Formats: sequence, structure tokens, C-alpha cells
Amino acid sequence: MHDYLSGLNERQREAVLHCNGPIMIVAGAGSGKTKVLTTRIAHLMAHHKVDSFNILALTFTNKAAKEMKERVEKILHNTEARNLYIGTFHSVFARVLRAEAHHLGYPNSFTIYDTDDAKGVIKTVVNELNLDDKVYKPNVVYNRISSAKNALVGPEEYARDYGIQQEDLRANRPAMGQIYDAYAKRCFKNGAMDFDDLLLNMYKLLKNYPEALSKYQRKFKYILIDEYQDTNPAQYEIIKLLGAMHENICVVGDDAQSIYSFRGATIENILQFQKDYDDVKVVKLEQNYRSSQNIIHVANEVIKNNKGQIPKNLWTDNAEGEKIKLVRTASDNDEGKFVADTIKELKLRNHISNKDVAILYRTNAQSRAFEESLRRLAIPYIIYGGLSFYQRKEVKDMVAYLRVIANPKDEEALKRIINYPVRGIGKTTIDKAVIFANTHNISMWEVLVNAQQFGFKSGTLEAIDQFVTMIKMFQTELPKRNAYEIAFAVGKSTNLVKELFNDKSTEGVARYENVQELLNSIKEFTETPMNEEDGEVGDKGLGTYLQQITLLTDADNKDPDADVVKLMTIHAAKGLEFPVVFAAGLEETLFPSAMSINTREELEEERRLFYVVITRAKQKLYITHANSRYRFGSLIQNEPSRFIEEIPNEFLDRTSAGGGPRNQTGSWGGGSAFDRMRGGYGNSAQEAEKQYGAPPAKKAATPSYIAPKPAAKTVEHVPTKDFVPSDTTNLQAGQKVEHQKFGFGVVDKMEGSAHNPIATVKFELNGEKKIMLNYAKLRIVE
DNA sequence: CATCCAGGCCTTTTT
DNA sequence: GGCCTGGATG
Repeated sequence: MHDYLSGLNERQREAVLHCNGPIMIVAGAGSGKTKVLTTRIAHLMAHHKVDSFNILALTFTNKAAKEMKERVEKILHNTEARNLYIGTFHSVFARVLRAEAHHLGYPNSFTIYDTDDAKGVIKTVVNELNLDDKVYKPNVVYNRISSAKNALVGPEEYARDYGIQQEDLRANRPAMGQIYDAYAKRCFKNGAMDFDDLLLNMYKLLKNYPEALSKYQRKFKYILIDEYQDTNPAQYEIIKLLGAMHENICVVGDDAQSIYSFRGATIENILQFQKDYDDVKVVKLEQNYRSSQNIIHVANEVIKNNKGQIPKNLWTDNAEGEKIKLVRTASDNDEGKFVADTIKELKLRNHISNKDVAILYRTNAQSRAFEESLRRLAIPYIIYGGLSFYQRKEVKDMVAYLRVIANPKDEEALKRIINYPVRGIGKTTIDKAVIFANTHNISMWEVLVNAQQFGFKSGTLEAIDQFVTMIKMFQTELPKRNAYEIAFAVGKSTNLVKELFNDKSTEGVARYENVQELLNSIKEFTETPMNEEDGEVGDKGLGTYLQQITLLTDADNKDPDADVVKLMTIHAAKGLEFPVVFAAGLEETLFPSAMSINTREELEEERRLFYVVITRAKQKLYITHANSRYRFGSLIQNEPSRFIEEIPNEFLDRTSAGGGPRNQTGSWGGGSAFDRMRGGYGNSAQEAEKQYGAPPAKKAATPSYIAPKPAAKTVEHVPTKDFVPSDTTNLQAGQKVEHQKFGFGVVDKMEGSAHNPIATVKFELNGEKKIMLNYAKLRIVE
């Protein structure tokens, strides 16, 4: 008997001990599924002597993957776990595709486009197809293409599908298929895959290249999948192909926690799994080890309102616990204050640490009020979500250089840096280069390399030549140097780092620090040992690094153990647990979202989301909602969420804060926070000021005695019919000139350098203007 | 060619 | 309330 088995309950042990054949573990919230998964992996290795190289575990987030790996290591007391293939679908497939790229015609240093890059490509092709970008908004198009890919519908299938055509026609977007096709072709030409391509191409690889299929089928003898309820059809088909040889597939999921249908996830996968294999073992984990009885009761009551679930009965041995506190506040700011005050109270009286607390909400925009109130009480916090470190402008700029060096076909990256820092290759030149590239069916990079054949002006040509020479220089260094050395050299010779260093504004300093941090991260990457395998390009090279960082999220850079209050969306909180949870913004139109109340399916997903947030809490759960809040800059009134009514009254402890009548303070911490906040609508601002001090200075309002600056209206001038700009190199004071917009005038004086001459012109209709001759077009009249 | 500002548009949720 | 885009301007 292995001692790691002793901590398991009967069902859990059953799931761990089952070795060969398909198994589905229906794991309720907090029922120890990670424990089961990790123990199962450990058991396969320790007991069944399965080689760690032959186990594949797919997770939903990098965080989950990392945790799983660490826990297996802990159980086994050795470093064998390092060889496991554990990662997100996206990162594991990226790794495979890197090794097999040649089959699909991609370079193995293919770029992975994040959402912004992808939308950039969409903008480009919509433009090139002369379509209206108001109709074909990048967001809309991106989502449509993404859904298609997640359902394994390629551009050809898309064009052929009658139903899809009808949908697009009805939506007044008949050219969607055309855009999809152009987009896919452009990405391929750029040597780039978007997130969804990682799935789609993985599927194509396994489907169309039997030798690749059998290679990975033989490699992955055991496959485990976490958060199975959130997989989409593409992922499903890939798993089916990969597992077809051994059928040792273990999926773990909870239909009640399926919250990613907007990403193409479908619960169907759970039902289909049982149909696809004859002898699926099903194990239900129903005992919850996380939460108090009250919390579990409430969760069960809520989810009961959904139709058609896998029947299960989540129960717990834990203590009854406290009631759920339901708190109404007057405004979103009061909600913030209430939460911050309560946290302070809990720390004081209940010895709760910052890190025990999470504030969870439906939309990222809700974080603002909490940030402000936490800052006022000096409670340290961290926000998950929002921009990943690698999506910040300055970091992305630097990364774009590296991308171009690793994959010069990457047009998005190329466009980003070709004139950054400014080197005189402007929009006109870029547009021209792209058009040349399209008409000659070569990459933009190739146009630049052969620029002299395309008739650029000599100045531009020189700038292009310098740029090309620099990139080429780095490319020759590529085989000899590691990612860090290259990155460091890029920072130096582009002056990028220096430029940021010289910017002493607050943001400038932050930007400089971010780039330094980027360099550190690259260094760390090059110094961390990594398991390499035959046939893999897994090296310390730049390409590997770049592919990896695109798949990192914001959460991956944060220390999960830091003693800070955590703020995040409910989606981001999936799989996590906290002693104290604030579920905020339980209001109609916000939660459930106004976008998701039109069909039963949508509403049920919102309810599952509510279920998820409830079951994150171990001991204390607060549900808050505000009477009114700011949205899009204007104040709106919200009814309490319909989900609140689904909680039986006996589990609730109702209170209001920051206005309205006060009921009872309940059994928690004396309620002094409420006493201080009984301000009500009218004076809550003043009350707050007394408590917290004056709010941070707002931008000073324009004093009323200063008249608003009258906009200097330009008197319209219609240029002479055959307006042709003159050569103004030798323009002298006293000459009469015509300006396209300002009309006729006389040159008053000449200043500026020969490089950048500036003429002061007195116009007949528009007064005196300084005209930069390099840019403005003047016709010399006499 | 680059920068600044006004006005439009937005918000689900994420690898 | 904040971000991005596009037009005006030097």
C-alpha cells in the first residue's frame, strides 16, 4: 500500500486506482479533484511503472499545470515529474506543433498571435478587401472566426456551409467568409498562428499525417484532462485522436461549473464521452472538503434551478458555519467601502489575513471601486486580469523586435517596429511595402530586403536599408547566441532601452522598469533547465521563448502566496478557494449580464457562474449589490439580481450599508463598520471624507471666469484647380504663396535649420501661421 | 511625418 | 468613465 493513498476517500481512491481504459470523474466543487488527478499520476508512475514521458495532462490554465506538477513531485519525492507533459491545451499543442511545423508548411519558429495581433490582421484584410470596418468590426469578426475554428470549421467549410451563410446574411455581414479566408491566408503567410489555430492545426496534423498521429499516440499512453466541462469540439476531437490507440483517457469535470461556452466550450463533450467509448468508468466525487454546510446548501439550492444536469448530491462533513451575509449598498462606491471596512474588521477581530480574502465580480470594470476603497484603508491587494505583462506596449515593442528576428515573415511585428524608434519609415512607406508584398505575393520583409527594386525615394531607401541590415545582423547571431544575449543586444543597438531610461516621467520610469523586467525574464528563461527530447526544437532559443510568453496570462506572473487581498473576475477564480469571499455586484443587467438573459442556455450559464462564486468560499461568504452604479460614465439603477431570490431566506443574514434602513448586524464583528456608514445617500460623501480624508485631488475644473478658448476657425480656402506644390528649398521672405487650406499669403520670415525649414506666412484670411516646409505643401505664386 | 485633442464607442467572461 | 481613431495642425 502506498501511503499517498491513505488520505483519500473511497470514491477518490476508486478514481486513482483505476488504471486502464476511459474514466470520467464527475467532481463537484471542492471535492478534491486536483488531489485525485495528481495522486492518479503519481500512482501510475510509482505503482504501474508508467514512464513519466508517456503521461499527458491537460489543464485550463498555466497556474493549474504548475501546481499539478509540483504536487506530483511532492508525492513522489523525486524529480521524475519534470518529464511529464503537463500544460494547457494551448501550450502543449504549441510545443508539438513547433516540432511538427514542417508538415503544415509553417516555420518551426512560427509566431503565436495574441488577440491584439489577430485583430490587427483582421483590420488589415478588411481594409484590403475594401470593406467597411464599421460593419466588420475586428471584435465581431475575431469572435466569429474563433467560434468557427473552435468547431473545426475551416475557411473552406465555412464558405460551403449553407447555415453559416444564412446567419451571416441575416446579420448583414455577407463578406464574413471572405474575410475569414483572407485572414487565414494572411496568418499563414506571416508564419503565424492565433490561439485557435493551435487547436485547429493540431487537429489537422493528427488527422492528415498518420505518422505524426501514431507518434503521439504512442507517446501519450495516458491522458488526463482537467476542467473537462470547459473543452470545446476542437479539443474534444484532438483528444479522441490522441487517445484512440490506448484509450487511457481520464477526464475530470463538473457540468455545474461550465462557464466558458463563449469560447466554444460545450457540456455535450461530457455526454459524448460516454457514447464514444463502450466501457467508460464513471466516478462521482460528491463530498466537499472546502466549504461550510451553509455554503454548500446555498450552492445546491441555486444550481437546482438549472435544468438537465448530471444528477449529483454535493455534501460536506464540515461545520454548519455562518449564514451568508447579503449586503445592499447605495452605490458602487459604498459597496467598495463596505468591503474594505469589513476586511479591516475581519483582520482586527478574526485574525484573517489579507491573502485569505478574495473579491470576485462579473466584469473587470468593477475592480475600480474596490481598488480605491482598499487603498484608502491601506489594505494591500492585487488585481488579476487585465493586461498581461507581455501585452504592455513597451514590452510588446521590444518583443516585436525579437519576433521579427526569429520570424521575419511576421508582418504584424514588423509593422510595429519598423518605425519605432522613429527612423523615417512612415505610414506611406509601410502601406506601399504591404501593397508591393501583396501584388508580388512575397512577404513585406522581402520587399524591404529588395527595396531598391520597388522605387522608394532615396531617403526612405536608406532608412530601410539600415533597418534591414540591423535585423539581418541579429539573425546571423541567432544560432550562436541565446535569447537573452540577442534581446540585450537589440535593446542596446536600437536605443530603445536608452530612450526609455531618459524618460523621467512616472510612466516613463515604469516603462523602463518593465523592459528591464522583460530582459530579466528572458535571462531566467535561458538559465532554467528544460527537458529536451528527440525531434523537438525545445531549446533555449528565441523562438521557444517567444511562443511561450504569448500563452502566459496575467496571473502567471503573480505570486499566489503574497499576503494581499485578491481581486478578480469569477471566471478567473475558477479552481481557487478562499476562506473569505465577497461576491460583488449581484444586480440585474450586471450579474446576470444583460447580454446573457435572452435564452435559457445563457441564463443557466450565468447561474453556473453564480454557483462557482459561491463555492469558492470556505468559511465566510458575502454577497453584495448596489442600488446604483456608474456604467459608461452615467449613473444607472439596478434591481437586485434574480439569483439572490433563489437563496432560501433562512441561510441569509441581510444588511445594508452606506444608506437605507439597517436591519441587524448579525453575528459578526459587532457591526461597527455599519454604524460608521449609516450615512445614506445625501451625506455619504461627507461621511466618507470624515473617515478617510479628502479624496485624491481631481483635475481642477476650469474656473468659470476664464472664457473658453475660442477655437481658431480656419476660413475655408478652395485651392486653385491645378494646385501643385512647389519646390520650396529656396523660399525667401517676401514671396507670395498659396496653402491648400489657409489660402494666399506672404512669407514674413524664414527660420529653422536647413534640415527643417519653417516659414512664417501672413495669410490674407487666416492670419499668421508657422509652416513646416518639410510637411506642408505650398505653391509659390510669385 | 508626428503629435495632439475631440468625439465616438464601449464591457461580459479568456487561452 | 476611459480608450482608440481620425482629423487638424505645426
